[in-house]
Amino acid sequence: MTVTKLDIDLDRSSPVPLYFQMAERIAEAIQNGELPSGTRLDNEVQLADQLGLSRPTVRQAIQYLVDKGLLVRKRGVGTQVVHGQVKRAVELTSLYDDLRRAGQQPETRVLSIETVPAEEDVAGVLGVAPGTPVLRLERIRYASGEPLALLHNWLPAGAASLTAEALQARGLYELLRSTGVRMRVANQRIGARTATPAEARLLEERRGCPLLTMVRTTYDDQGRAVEHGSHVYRASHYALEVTLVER
Amino acid sequence: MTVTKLDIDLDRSSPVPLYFQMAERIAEAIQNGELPSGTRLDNEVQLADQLGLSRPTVRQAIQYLVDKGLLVRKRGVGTQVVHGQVKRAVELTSLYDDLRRAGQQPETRVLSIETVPAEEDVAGVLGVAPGTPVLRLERIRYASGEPLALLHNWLPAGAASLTAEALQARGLYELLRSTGVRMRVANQRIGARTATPAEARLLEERRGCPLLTMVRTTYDDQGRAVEHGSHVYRASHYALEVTLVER
DNA sequence: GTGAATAATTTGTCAAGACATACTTACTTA
DNA sequence: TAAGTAAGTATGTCTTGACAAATTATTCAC
Repeated sequence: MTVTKLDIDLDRSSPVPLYFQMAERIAEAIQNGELPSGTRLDNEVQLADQLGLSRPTVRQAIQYLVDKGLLVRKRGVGTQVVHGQVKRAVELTSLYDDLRRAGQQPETRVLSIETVPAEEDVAGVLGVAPGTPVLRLERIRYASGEPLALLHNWLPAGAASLTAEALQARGLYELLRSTGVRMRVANQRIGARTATPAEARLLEERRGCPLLTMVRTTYDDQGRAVEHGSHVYRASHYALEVTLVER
Repeated sequence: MTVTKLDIDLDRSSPVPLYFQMAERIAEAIQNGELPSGTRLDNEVQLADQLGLSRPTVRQAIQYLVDKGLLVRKRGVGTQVVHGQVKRAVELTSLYDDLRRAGQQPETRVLSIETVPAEEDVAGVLGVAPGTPVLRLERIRYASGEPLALLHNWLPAGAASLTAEALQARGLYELLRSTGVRMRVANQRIGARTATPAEARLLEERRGCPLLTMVRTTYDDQGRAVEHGSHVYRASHYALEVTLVER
């Protein structure tokens, strides 16, 4: 069990909180191998002394990383870099975000974008009366020139000014966020089924091929539904990867 | 936007930390409707005064609940119960845990439990040399008298003394936890495919039916792999539901 | 009446200090 | 030599206090 000295520079004139600067520097060191898995950090009191910070501030930085699964702490022992890799944290992201992060170039073909009267089930989840006008999107997402997913989304009408051009250039969540929508909670349901003939054709798969399905309703920080999506992915080309971290 | 007074009793002789008692009481009030969605809490300074706590202690309680997605805070405004329901938090749980929580009575049929030499891929994820003896489990999980999932798991040999009897009575994670294993991080991959003839027969489905798949490797707080699982679920009977909360 | 500036409110950040608890190591005793 | 106890180590909890930043409400000027 080695203790490694780590060079951490704090910019006190920066608007970035000190605890966050420290946390980021440690995360960076873990990421680039300066702090290998299993390494023990100096104790909190020492770190506070070395960095000229108060101990609670140091604790806040460390707790932030503990919450992310990068560090583990044990009373009487110390703080250690977690063995093993956190690959992919649980986050509220769209497929576009995910693909881009994975280094792929997502492309979008908007099949339709129209205002329609909300059917009973969609109205229920969006919290509007049946028949209320809602915006309905139908898109195909491509990666590496191949269709990857068929995406249906419903949004309250007027909630955001979306155009086919914008949806082709950016992901839906990105667009919503840029209009000030603060997405906060999403209930999602992941399943599987076979493709209908229409779906198979759009996704360039054989009829009855397995699809990974995701139905998700996203709420803003006031609890209002901002989006309901029903997406199907080619199981042959896509899987959901995520890392669960126990606090 | 209403502010509701909440009666919180703190037991200072209890070994349970004060911040945690406060957090639990608030969570209880949210759960039982005393604190409806959208309600605003008294400000931190007031709460600290009312409860005879320091403000950082109150903040710690609130932050704990913010992290769980129950509360939302805004500088200059206050702290509010999140609108909308957190249905199912992201957690490191097993299917057995999930089913039980959902009020179902899971049953398990152990098809095999044996020590085998680790194949290349399993050895890789468990962090042992190929050929090293590992414990291999093959089970069917039933709910409501119907097969729901076919579960394969591999564990380092000797990591836990598992018997078919124990596995029939309790979930794997529960058993691991009871032997002191501290599961911390799990990397999981969710996909879909069609069932092989053998799988279809065991799950009482037709050949080629869609399966929801999950491959998961779980690590303890020292980063050691404690379990690798490859599970397939009848898509007709099961879907994964989870709530994502943005911090 | 409207817009800009100022004040009030509340969370966010940070500091200094003290005691409690869990874990590890060293020492003592049988 | 092994077991038990004490000491040392390090995180966990809690207190008091102060200033900063974002949001909302109020006031003032045009």
